[in-house]
Amino acid sequence: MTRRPTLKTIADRVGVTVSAVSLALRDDPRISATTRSRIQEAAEALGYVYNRHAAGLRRGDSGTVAVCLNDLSNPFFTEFLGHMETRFREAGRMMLFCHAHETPSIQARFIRQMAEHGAAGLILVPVEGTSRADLEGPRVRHLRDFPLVLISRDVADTAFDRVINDDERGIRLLFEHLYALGHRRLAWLGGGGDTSTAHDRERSFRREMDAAGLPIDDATMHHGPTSLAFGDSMLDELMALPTPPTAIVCFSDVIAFGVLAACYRRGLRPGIDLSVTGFDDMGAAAYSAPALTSVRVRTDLIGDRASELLLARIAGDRQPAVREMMPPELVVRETTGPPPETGMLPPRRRG
Amino acid sequence: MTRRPTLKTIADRVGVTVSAVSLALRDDPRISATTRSRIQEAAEALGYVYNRHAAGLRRGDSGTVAVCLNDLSNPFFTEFLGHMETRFREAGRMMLFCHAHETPSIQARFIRQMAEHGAAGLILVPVEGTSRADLEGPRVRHLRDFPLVLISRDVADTAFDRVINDDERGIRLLFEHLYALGHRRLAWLGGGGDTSTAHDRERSFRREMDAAGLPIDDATMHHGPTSLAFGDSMLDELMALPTPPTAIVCFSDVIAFGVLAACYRRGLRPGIDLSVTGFDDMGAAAYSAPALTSVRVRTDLIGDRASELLLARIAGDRQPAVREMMPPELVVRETTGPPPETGMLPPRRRG
DNA sequence: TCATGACGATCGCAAATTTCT
DNA sequence: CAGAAATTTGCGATCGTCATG
Repeated sequence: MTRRPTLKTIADRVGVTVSAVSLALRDDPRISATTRSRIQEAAEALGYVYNRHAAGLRRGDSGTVAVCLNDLSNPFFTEFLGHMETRFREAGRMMLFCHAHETPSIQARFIRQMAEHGAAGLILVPVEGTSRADLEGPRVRHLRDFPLVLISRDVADTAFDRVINDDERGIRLLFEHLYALGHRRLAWLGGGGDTSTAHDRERSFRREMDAAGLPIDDATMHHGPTSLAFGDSMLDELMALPTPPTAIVCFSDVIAFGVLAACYRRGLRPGIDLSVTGFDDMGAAAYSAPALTSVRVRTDLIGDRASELLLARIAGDRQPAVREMMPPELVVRETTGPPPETGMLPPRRRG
Repeated sequence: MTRRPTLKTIADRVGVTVSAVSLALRDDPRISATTRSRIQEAAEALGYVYNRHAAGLRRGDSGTVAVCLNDLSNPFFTEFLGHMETRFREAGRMMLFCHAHETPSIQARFIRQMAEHGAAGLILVPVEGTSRADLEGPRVRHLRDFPLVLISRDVADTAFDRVINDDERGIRLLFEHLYALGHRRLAWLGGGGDTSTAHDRERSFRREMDAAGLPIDDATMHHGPTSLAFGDSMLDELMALPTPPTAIVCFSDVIAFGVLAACYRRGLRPGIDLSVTGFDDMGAAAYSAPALTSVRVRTDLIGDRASELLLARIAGDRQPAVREMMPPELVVRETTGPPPETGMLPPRRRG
């Protein structure tokens, strides 16, 4: 059980001092090229592995950043993860990762632990219900002046950077598309829990309805978990209404996929008998049967920009906090079309 | 710009020594209850944050484990991530995460860096083409006696623990199901690149065909990326054959979903005009239109067991390496059914 | 003066050791 | 001399300072 070699091991072997080894391994010109290569060869031969704990202790920066997400089962969020991981890897930083499961206590613990680990910054999709106090209160004093960027979800009045999607615009694009097709009876299947995203999208939906002079029937407004099962389970209820909606606007693609599954079972043809829209435009949206009309949230832009902001903060940028909104794009596919002729809805069963 | 408080800061404030503070914060009984609480209050008041670099340097264990995956866009792999993250969080360990994008150089760099960061162990889905030398060669000497568990994919002859799915059994379950339904012309859409999973599943498929006395037509055997696009693009080609297959066996759910999308476009009814099977049984399989027949890979069991093994190794377990296979389960849904009557294939178009 | 590299202090914490009641 | 408390040492790397040819 030989211990891991250290700078001293190498130094003894080569016959120089520890600091010479330290410099040599970092290619410092103060060490001559010949001794440098002798040292580097010895390090290689000994199987030396750099110890960042020690270096970090001395230097202050451990070379990690922390990322905390909430819903790994939703591919939409793992898209963020992918983009950011790439950016941080390119910047030579490792990622401390946490899956908070929408649980405040997990998030709180992680915020403390990543600080203990010396993470240089944090990217956070705040768990639902996260308030300003959770990020700036006395229990998280270490976050003061700490590089922290919120993505995807906003937290009101906070003094941290935020990079989010322009949900209002997204909903407007969808509404205008459906309205132009002739839809007047629209249902809303909300999700996203108690987050800014949930509130912004629903509020925007209501506002668009109002602005268009369309009445909002509570029986067509629902909120539930952001899951396939929720979308799947709500279709029957909506179609059982005296005057069922001709279009269903879903909080997210995941919910919309659930609605499509239910449509299939009922023999309803999405885009013909009923229009369905998603939100996020995750990769799978182009391959549902039929392909889903959705709003593309630019996870790439958001992830890149958030990483960039964070790295700048880590590098010492002290600008006032920004709140940036990335513009989403409407992607029209096959699940939207003109409403069926009134009263002519043909609920064929498949077979 | 006041610096972060340290044990010394607290010690000075309370008027005790640094070691007293160290012990008190760890609730050591050697410090009297009263001073202990005085110290803890002072720590709280000062906003003290534990420094694991320093502690880790002294103790040897940094409290992290590393996880390296390859395909975040495939929800199947993020299922692993979720299970393991939970287990490690419960064990009080943070996760250093890497997305290797099937790129050996990224994986190699991560294997080094996580060691530099003092990760206590590593869970790895090896990138395609990873060989024994990549894990045990001279360039990765630090992996000798290092807690490392491979999941999902095997690496031949390696001396590390592995927890993988029993792919042979999975394919057999699918084949037997299709055979019993009456299918005799089966196509294979392979994926998974150059991994043990890819090889095992295809080999098993061929073996089942052979064992049943069914000829294997090269025109029905394909290999491509594990993507929706691949499945989507292959259907036309397969159906254009003189005698098209009556069933398509896909390497994974993702590919199968692509096939379903193409079926929809062609007006082919999965489960009636053509049978389609997936593999993995990710969450979305139950909600495709129609719902996908698949083989459930127990990501929960694999993830849990791998975490458990790793934690045991970290705790000092020196048992010989194990290779454990978790049994998958057939999940019959709607995309499989008896083959259509010969020659009676009705390629209706939707509309 | 310059190039090279030796020396010792230091980071924050924890464990071993010593000193004090 | 037992037990509590204070002191010292050292983890592994980095950095400023100093010495040598």
